[in-house]
Amino acid sequence: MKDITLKQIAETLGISITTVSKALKDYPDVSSKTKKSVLELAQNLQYTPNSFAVNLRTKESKTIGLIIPEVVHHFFSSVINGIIEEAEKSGYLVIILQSNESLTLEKKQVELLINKRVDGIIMSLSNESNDDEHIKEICKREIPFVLFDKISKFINCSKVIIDDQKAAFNATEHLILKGCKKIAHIRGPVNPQNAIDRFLGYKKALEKYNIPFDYNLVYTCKNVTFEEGKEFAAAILKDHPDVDGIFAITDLVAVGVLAHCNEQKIVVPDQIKVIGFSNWFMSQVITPKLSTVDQPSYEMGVQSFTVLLEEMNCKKEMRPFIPKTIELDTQIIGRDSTL
Amino acid sequence: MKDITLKQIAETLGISITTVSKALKDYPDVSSKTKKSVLELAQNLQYTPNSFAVNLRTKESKTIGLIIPEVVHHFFSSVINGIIEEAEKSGYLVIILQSNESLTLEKKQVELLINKRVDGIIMSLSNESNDDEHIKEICKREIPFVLFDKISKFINCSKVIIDDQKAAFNATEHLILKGCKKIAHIRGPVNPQNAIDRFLGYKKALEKYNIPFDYNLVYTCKNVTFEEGKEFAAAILKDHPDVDGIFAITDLVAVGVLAHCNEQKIVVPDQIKVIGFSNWFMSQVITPKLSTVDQPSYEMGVQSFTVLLEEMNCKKEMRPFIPKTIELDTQIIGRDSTL
DNA sequence: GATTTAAACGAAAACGTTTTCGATTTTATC
DNA sequence: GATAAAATCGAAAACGTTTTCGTTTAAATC
Repeated sequence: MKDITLKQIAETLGISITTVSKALKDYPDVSSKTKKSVLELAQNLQYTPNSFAVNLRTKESKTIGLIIPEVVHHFFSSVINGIIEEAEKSGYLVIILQSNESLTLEKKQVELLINKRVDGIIMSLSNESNDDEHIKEICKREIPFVLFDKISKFINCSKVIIDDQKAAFNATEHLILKGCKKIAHIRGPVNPQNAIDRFLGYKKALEKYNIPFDYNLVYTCKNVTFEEGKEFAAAILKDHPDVDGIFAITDLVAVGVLAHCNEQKIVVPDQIKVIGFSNWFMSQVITPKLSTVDQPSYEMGVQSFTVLLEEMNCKKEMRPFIPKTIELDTQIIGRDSTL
Repeated sequence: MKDITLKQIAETLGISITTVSKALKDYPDVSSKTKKSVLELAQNLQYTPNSFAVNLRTKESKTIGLIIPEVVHHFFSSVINGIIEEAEKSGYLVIILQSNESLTLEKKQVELLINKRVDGIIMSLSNESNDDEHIKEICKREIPFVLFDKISKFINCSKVIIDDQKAAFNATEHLILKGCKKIAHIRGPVNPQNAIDRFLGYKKALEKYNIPFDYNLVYTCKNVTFEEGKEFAAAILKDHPDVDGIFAITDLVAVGVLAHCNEQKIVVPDQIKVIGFSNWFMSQVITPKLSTVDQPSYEMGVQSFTVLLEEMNCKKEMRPFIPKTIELDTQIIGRDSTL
């Protein structure tokens, strides 16, 4: 049960390897007669080119790498979905690695992909990362590279993002328009750009509506978990009983807030209104249904690969490539938690 | 900015490529002196072997393929997590493809992976698949192969599963012990083995407790969605108002049931008790908290790769490999919905 | 029929590594 | 110092493909 090679086809047909190769790739300098016989035999023997040899010869593997903080997140698995499906359309396969929000691990994964010689890398930064050595290495080696969602402004590469500041502004404004006078914000970790931007959006909305900004109303997550949502909800309600609105960095955290309110028989949205971020599936299943900001995760994956493909094609044809930033639209989804 | 090769190291050091290669792989027939100088230079130049060439020469790529119905599922993304992390420990990378529950697509993905010459394949069958041509092809080519969760009994390969029948039996028994007298079952599609087994487990539990089995109380999902859960809940309550327990094939469906009950002001667990399957994160967040069967998804991923690795190592050393089936334990998680 | 042009094919190098096996050098033994 | 043994090295083939460029054959032109 050995693999069929060009050599075997050539020998049985009494022609050279070269001609067989050319026939299969439809070169113009092969007669239609030999083309036909080669094609037929290849079909019968179920010939498929040895991809290892093709890779070595062409110096590309039609494989890209994807590094994300964690697979087990509705947002990221949706992005993965988009990337995989879009990549497949162009014949690319996707290797997935996780950083587990650790800079050390992220560095290791980047190294792995570089050594694997993938044709391109798509990445969402861990909470700890900025423009570190390993990122510089990708750029130095001129490996096509796209960042999405969790990016760093200091890296000069293509990016696929949403306008987190605007989206957070809208979310906060939504609370205000629904009548909230004192709004707390459960923000994400200090380093990631999107946590910063969402915080800024929150602040700006308050400003616009002349609501005084109070730093004591800002609570900072470490791990952005359900449990943190519950804890911070408890803290907020204890420290500031008159808070009537909460904007949480993420639906998961917001769901934690709702869970705490449920337990404490605090009625949402009557006593306090809650809005999350991302529009996870969960948010429309929970009671009360959670208002949120819809983030086009699948589309983000599709766009990320599309831009990466552009860059890969440019590199291949030695054309220059100018990094581009794609900004996708978000949308406020008003549900029961802010009614 | 060209890549460093063995040749360049050999030339600058005035020795042969052979010796450089051997030095880097710590062969015994290289003097420690030359070993040191080679190692040093390689370090300085940041030499990394060209994986394309290594693949071609060694006929392996240290890459495995994974085909699952859909990435965007808590269960599957957890399995992915386990596989990726376990694989990485042994230096393997993972290419992920989706079948979207389509047999046609699944066939295409298998073909893709075979042509890519991955070292092994892990797979969870789509709802439409059995022991079809494409699966036979994997076996014929003697590609190391592991099935998990959604398997077919007719395929002779390693498998990582849970005892679905027993788990479903336990779930149904749990309802009975909590006082349910008339239990409906929302089952999965007809073809997949695990849907069949869970149905059988449900039936057996009824039998044991002398509850008459009524086929009218069995509702069959097509897509196993939240919406189907809602629809079937409505149907059950309409057709059989005296049903006091529902065992759903999956937490997602069970959550749909709960949603319908919430809307109709039907009190769970007082009027009707509900149990799901899988122990998704969501189930402990919803109100009322959902009772369910804990399925060790991460562990399933770990075990799947471990078995695959064994088979890959056997093949490499020309040792025979006997497929094994690993059965992981499940556990009933009693929560508010069956209190 | 000689010459030019076009069509069809193939030799060979290249991609970078691994490994076998023979050659050379060094060390040990008497 | 001759011989044997051990240590060290390198030539070369192999993995299977792609592509350049030269060669051969067939057709076209005068």
